Amino acid sequence: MQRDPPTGKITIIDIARAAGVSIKTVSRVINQEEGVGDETRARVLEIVATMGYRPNVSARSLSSRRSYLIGVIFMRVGAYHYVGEVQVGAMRACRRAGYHLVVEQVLPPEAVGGVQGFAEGLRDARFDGVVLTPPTCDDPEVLAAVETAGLPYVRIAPHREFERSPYVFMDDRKAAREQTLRLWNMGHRRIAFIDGPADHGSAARRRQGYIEALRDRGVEPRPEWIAKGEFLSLSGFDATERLLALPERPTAIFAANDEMAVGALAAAAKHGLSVPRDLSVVGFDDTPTAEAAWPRLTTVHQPTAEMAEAAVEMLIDGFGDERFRARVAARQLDYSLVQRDSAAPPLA
Amino acid sequence: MQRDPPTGKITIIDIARAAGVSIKTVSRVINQEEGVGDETRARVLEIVATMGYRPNVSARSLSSRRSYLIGVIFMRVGAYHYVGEVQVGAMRACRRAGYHLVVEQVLPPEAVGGVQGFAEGLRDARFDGVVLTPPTCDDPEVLAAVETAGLPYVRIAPHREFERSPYVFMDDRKAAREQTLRLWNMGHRRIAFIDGPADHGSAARRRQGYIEALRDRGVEPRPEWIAKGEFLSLSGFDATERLLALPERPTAIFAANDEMAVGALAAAAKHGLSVPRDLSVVGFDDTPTAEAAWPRLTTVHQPTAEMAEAAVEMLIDGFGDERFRARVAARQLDYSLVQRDSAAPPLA
DNA sequence: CATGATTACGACAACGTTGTCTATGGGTGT
DNA sequence: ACACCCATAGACAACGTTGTCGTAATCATG
Repeated sequence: MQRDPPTGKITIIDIARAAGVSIKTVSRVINQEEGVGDETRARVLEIVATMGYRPNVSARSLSSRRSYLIGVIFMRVGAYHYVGEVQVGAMRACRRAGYHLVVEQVLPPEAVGGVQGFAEGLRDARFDGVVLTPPTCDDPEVLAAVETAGLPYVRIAPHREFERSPYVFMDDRKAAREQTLRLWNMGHRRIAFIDGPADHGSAARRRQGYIEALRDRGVEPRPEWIAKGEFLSLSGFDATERLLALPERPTAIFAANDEMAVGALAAAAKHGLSVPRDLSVVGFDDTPTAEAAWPRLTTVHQPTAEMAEAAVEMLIDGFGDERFRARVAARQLDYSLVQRDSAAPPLA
Repeated sequence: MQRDPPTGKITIIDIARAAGVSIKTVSRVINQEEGVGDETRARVLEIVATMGYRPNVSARSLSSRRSYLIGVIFMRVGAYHYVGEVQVGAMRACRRAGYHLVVEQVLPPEAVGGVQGFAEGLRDARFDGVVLTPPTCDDPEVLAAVETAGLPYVRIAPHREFERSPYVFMDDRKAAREQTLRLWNMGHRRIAFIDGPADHGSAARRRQGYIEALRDRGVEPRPEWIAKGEFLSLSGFDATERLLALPERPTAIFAANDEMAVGALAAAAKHGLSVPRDLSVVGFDDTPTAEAAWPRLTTVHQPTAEMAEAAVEMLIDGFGDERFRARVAARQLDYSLVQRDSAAPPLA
């Protein structure tokens, strides 16, 4: 077909001509395949650099069946700081390896066409692989859709079926344990915990860590010190009200996430308690809220971006591998305790 | 080349065979071109549906030079709620039109390879168009890179050069004016404003609206009632301390964004002032922080997702158009006032 | 020095669409 | 009955890469 006049775009053919080799040889150099002499390789590379050649992704993927696209799947994209963090990390890894990042959303169950529309999107986007974030990483329908599409995937912080695919995670339990001990070591003996939603795996693990820490110190945590919460600030507020109404009032409150910790701060203010003088409050996650709160929250930093980065790395590394899914690998990342202004030793 | 045994994937050829037409006709149906009889079209469509055929994006884009990818460009992806909101809206529009969304980041000036790496990414991602978010939408280097790449683009809330491209925006000035009047109508007469960074266009427009509102009511705003801020909660805290130290203490504080409003809440608490009884505080943006704060912030909802959605729509609609950039269109979206718990009439 | 193995490279088809051009058939006007 | 036109549809090349396979040149081996 006679198409446009020369577009000006340089193709592999131009490079081949300039280097005096065949296009296949250029292709080999570009793709770092072997079977090219050192001298030839150097010459081609130089010409590629000076002419500023960049391979055409579409042609490439049509021929090789690789799209150089990685999908990140979220359930709710809006309003969560988490989404941005994940993308930062994922993009870092993508850029390093010459991939691009496509954001895909599974509409939540209540929306029309939820997983259905998602599955279609999966099919025509032709990802080389996808990263599943919570809670999509534990959704049976989503997993089924991804597996049906035959896509390699890595999950971030899954709660179940750890044998099902590679994943990355951090040790919530251990972090919560340390967070609790930090309060203990400041001198707190009446430490309460604000729990997360029942079905939320990381909430359960954090509670577990809290309980373990107290038991480690020879204290059996009292049931009334564990207040039910929903990961929302209002629920943190309510839980704190209940805790402060106890006959033996806690001197420190450990909320399972930062948002509830902010609610706890508000409740403390309402009761005329100054934080951290009269009451210590600590959170978990290290979201921007923790930094914006007043006083700034002492919390646990969850390496969200790094987890996403690791996930994408695992994915890309796995591409060479046949039977990717079979090789169930897991990579653990380190949390860190963040010391700010909302926790201090109790008044003597 | 002899490649894999039949992959099972259905191609346009299968559809053509099943429908008893040529592949070109199927192509025409898929792309909604004319020149196909109603009956033929219906038959093809049905077969496409029953066989679940989806065109191969790579082949398509190789041949047609359209990638069906839209890029959203951010400067900082992490930590900002804004990013997620933009993506929600952009994704909605993309999905409707069969496009996918690729996230791209211009590394901030301090990072190595900032715009450089971005420009390269632009070139090989082959977007059909991009959406620029603030502050990238006013960065001369970014604009140059996009224009050099010959990409159509739409800007979200630009501050300058409105003639340079299509854009979407909301009327910050008017919204701030209404927000101020809301306080006025509650009975407040000493209304202070916490300003944003000097170079931030929307901050300037919001300040303008505040000033206008007061003048409308015959009050010349006093310079000491406009406190410098940096859009961060700490700066809101500091600004509020200065405002509360004034001989004639304001009864209401309007912060140019929610984060600073949260800082203001903290300062109020420190001074033993109960919000909204002793002091009203209102914000701007309606970020999740506003809902999480205590008391929940009365603020102005910025339709971030909708703006992004509109931007993508404009982009896609413009594709048919030659001379896209020449047709500088602008689309305005409506804000809305959000009534929560942080503002009330002043004590008599 | 003949033989087989290895290395470096090229020719050519294939990936699955869309663009251009051409062919066919039925209706219309005269 | 004739030319003409429009609506419909197909043939075929082209998009820019990579996969497969072949081949010439080089090397080690007995």
